[in-house]
Amino acid sequence: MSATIRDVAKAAGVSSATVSRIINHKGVISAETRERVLKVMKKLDYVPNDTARSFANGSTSAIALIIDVIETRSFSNNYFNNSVFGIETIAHENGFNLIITNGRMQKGNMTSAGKLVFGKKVDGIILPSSLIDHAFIEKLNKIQFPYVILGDPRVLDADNSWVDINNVQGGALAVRHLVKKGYRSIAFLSSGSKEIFNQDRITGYSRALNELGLPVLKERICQCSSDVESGLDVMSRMLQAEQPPDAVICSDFYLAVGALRAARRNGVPVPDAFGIVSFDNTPVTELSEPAITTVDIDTFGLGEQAASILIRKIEDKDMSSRQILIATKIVERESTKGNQRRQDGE
Amino acid sequence: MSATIRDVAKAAGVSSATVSRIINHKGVISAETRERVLKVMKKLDYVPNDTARSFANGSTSAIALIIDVIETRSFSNNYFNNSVFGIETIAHENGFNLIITNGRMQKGNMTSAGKLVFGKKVDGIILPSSLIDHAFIEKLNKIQFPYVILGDPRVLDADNSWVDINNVQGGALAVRHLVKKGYRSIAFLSSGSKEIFNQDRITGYSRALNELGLPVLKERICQCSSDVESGLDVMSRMLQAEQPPDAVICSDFYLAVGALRAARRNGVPVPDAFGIVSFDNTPVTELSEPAITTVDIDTFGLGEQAASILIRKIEDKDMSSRQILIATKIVERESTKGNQRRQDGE
DNA sequence: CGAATTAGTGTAAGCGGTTACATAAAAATT
DNA sequence: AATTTTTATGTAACCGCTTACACTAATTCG
Repeated sequence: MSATIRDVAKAAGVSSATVSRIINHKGVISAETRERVLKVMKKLDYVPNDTARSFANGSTSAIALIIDVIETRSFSNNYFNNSVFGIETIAHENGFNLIITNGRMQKGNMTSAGKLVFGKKVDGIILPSSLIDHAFIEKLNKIQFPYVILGDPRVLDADNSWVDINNVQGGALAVRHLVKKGYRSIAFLSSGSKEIFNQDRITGYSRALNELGLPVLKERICQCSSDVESGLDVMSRMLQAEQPPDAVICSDFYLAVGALRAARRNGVPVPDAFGIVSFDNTPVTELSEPAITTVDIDTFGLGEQAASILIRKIEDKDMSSRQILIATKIVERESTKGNQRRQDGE
Repeated sequence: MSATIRDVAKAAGVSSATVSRIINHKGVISAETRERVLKVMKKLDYVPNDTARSFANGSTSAIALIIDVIETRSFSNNYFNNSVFGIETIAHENGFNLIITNGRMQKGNMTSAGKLVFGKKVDGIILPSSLIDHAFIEKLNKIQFPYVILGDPRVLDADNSWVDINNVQGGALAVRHLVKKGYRSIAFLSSGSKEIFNQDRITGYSRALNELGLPVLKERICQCSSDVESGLDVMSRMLQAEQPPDAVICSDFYLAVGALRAARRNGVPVPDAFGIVSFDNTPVTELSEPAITTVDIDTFGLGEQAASILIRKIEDKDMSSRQILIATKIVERESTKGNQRRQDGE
């Protein structure tokens, strides 16, 4: 079918070793020979067979991203989106291919990740912390297989490489932004109590309040579920309390939309009397009225960092493990324009 | 390092051919031998080297999805998301790996797609119509390399396999839904004139109006750009005209949000006096007030179909090409609850 | 100027599977 | 009982590229 390295060698009157050296820029080759061989390669439309290459040198130039999707049909998450692109970008720049596989599915008795690793299809993997399986990780460690964890690695005891969003900093950032804007009594709507990212955000929230000399009140911190209804209900109740908060930080935009509606229904003007900050800078937050200030999470950067560490690890197996926390930043919109009441009142 | 097929063979006292047959369920093997070999495989933690396998039988069990991303950092598109999962699901079910690569980037002088194809890294590719390059397609055809086009293939003359959303049907569906709900004078905000999907939607829109005996008015069809401002401006102008429309179909949710704001600012109640349908059933449409009725596009199914055709083609190179148009459906929400004015007036 | 080094290229053995062909024993057929 | 067929397994070549080792010719060095 298509030309092989030996076809090229024969046509150029050299050995296949020479052609190989030219392809790989290895060894010393005279200028004339190189010229001649390159010309033949072009004429024969020669492209090295990557599989044969991988086979010969035992490395695949591919990494895998294991994704965690349970209900595939309804998945809509731009975390995924952007981290994939971050990973792909770095992989591409370094000549690596990116294989994507759903870690939840399994065919036969091995996980898809296991198949890729032990079947030597990839040189390294990026694994979401939600899919961590201790036995699997141990196997990886045993054969010194390069991997990077995406998200919080606290489920593991050993020292691993991971990349995560700095949710503590994010929580604190949201508080400081609100306080700067004149809000003083800040609630927190969390989308769940189990998730470490929610715990971290609350930690950051509490810490910042402390630092600013503001009280941390248990009744201001609410565990909701991730939907508009939940945010609406909880926020309504809070607003009707004797000492209503004058701002809220929401773990996601569903809660934020709920909180916004609650404020509207209770006749509390946003942002004049009530500030809202949402985590996760999705298009929705930009389109609501008022547009919602968000804590932006750089998932593209998350992917970039993960891929970058992984590839360095692949190229240097003895590299010590790296941990990266990616800082969040505030994207200021209308929902936190400032507490007019306070400013007027003072 | 890890065990090879010969290690297994030796330990089980058979030849590597026998082990291979057992792995691949080929040929006839006695029950005892199979038992014995399987036991040894387990004991030695043997996993066949997939690269070697690919190399030996000349097929990779991998397909590639070429994606079209120009400005990676800000990409946020759940078309992508869901079609990837659709593709991954089918690939996985059939034992294929999925490689993702950005077709816009290129390293050296070959596109990433070209590298995967001619470097024999994958057995087939899924290519978005936006990335079609005639020379490349011709090369694929020449070597009979399996591919499927995602999106409209009209840029090509030859007969190809492709999977697309039925936008003509979608446009018509939106019209019929609105008319059923009592709206009669329906505008169309398009997010661009060049895209075939926009042209198709307008075709479907016009066709349905004709069939229903309603006039197709040029001034009701507007080319906007894909943002809230544009939708707001254009819609405001229309609403202030002498004969304002009583409904609008928008090509995307930015325009829909714009149209909704225009209606609100012009004192036109939605849905009582004005109906809105948006293409693309994203979370935003659910969260606005009123929630927006959408034409739902099954991108997961799109991916499934593309992968499924591709894999069949890989397994049977002589398969004739297939074309699939995926029907859209209406997700009814509040923005089209019915034209009260008309209903009252009649 | 002879020895040591360097430049430039070839030879051939892998890498770990698959599989056509060969073979021997067992079963079926005549 | 002799012949044919089937069953179960082994032998070894091959897939296309890489690379250790070998070798010759040219260059540098003491």
